[in-house]
Amino acid sequence: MSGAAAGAVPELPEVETVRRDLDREIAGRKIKSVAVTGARSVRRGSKAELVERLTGRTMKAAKRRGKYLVVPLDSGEWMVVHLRMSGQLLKANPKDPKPKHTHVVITLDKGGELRFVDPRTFGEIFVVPPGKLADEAPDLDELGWDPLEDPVSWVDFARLVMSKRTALKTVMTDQKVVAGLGNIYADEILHAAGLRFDRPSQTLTPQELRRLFRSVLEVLHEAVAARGSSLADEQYVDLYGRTGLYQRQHQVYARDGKPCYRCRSTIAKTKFGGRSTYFCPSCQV
DNA sequence: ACGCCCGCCTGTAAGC
DNA sequence: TGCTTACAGGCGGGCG
Repeated sequence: MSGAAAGAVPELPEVETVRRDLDREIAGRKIKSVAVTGARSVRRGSKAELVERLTGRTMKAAKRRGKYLVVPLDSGEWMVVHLRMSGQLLKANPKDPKPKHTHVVITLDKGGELRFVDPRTFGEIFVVPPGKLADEAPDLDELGWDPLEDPVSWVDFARLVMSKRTALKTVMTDQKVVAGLGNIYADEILHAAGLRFDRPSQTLTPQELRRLFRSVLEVLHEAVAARGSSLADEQYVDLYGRTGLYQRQHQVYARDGKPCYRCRSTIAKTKFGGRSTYFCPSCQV
């Protein structure tokens, strides 16, 4: 049964929500100073180097690629943030008490600061020249289709899915195929499409591929509109510390033992690839 | 080259 | 009650 506090991890809708907040707050703002206190949040290059390359720079409009936040700087370089499992990017007043696990603080020149808070320290911040992405950030460089940013036809998407020889959920969470999906939205999208997590990708019919494509866009657009999902632990919050609302619309995630809204069968929970997977055994085939 | 699994982390909660 | 164990999961690295 469900009930245990599940970890709500930032996926595309959550990162997009933070991006929109961030864009409003920092576009055109100048970085006055940077303090790096956490041991692991800055891993690509030295902490001193990060501080030097950020200090005095003006930030441009915030972008997003998959689950990566990208803030172009007036130096031409990019500041990149990945929240991974438990990272939070928060806008705060320097006077406010700093939460535990605050690893990086970026002070802005006309008041306010950005805080990178991350209990489990999987997240990271780095600066990269866009020309050196392939060498210094291949993970970011090799991202696949971003469903909100890249106009792609369902036929192109179908070709991509059919090129992989593995289970559908593995394909959907492969960042080189679809950028931005994680455990929660993969399960929600597969339920919306009426497809099981373990369907071999190459067995999908054109009709199923088209339905899957539509489900990706539909679920993600609705989740962004609801400002993402926050679960019991409220690990995910936006730039202002507010929770999202999309968890109220979850059809399968953390709903094991409860009736499927579509067919009233009992939602099942299983382990797949070492991760929890929720699905309806009746209406997903 | 591709598919698959482990380890990294901390907070929370279930189990003994 | 207090300790131990399991679980949460993105992604790089290593293996077959």
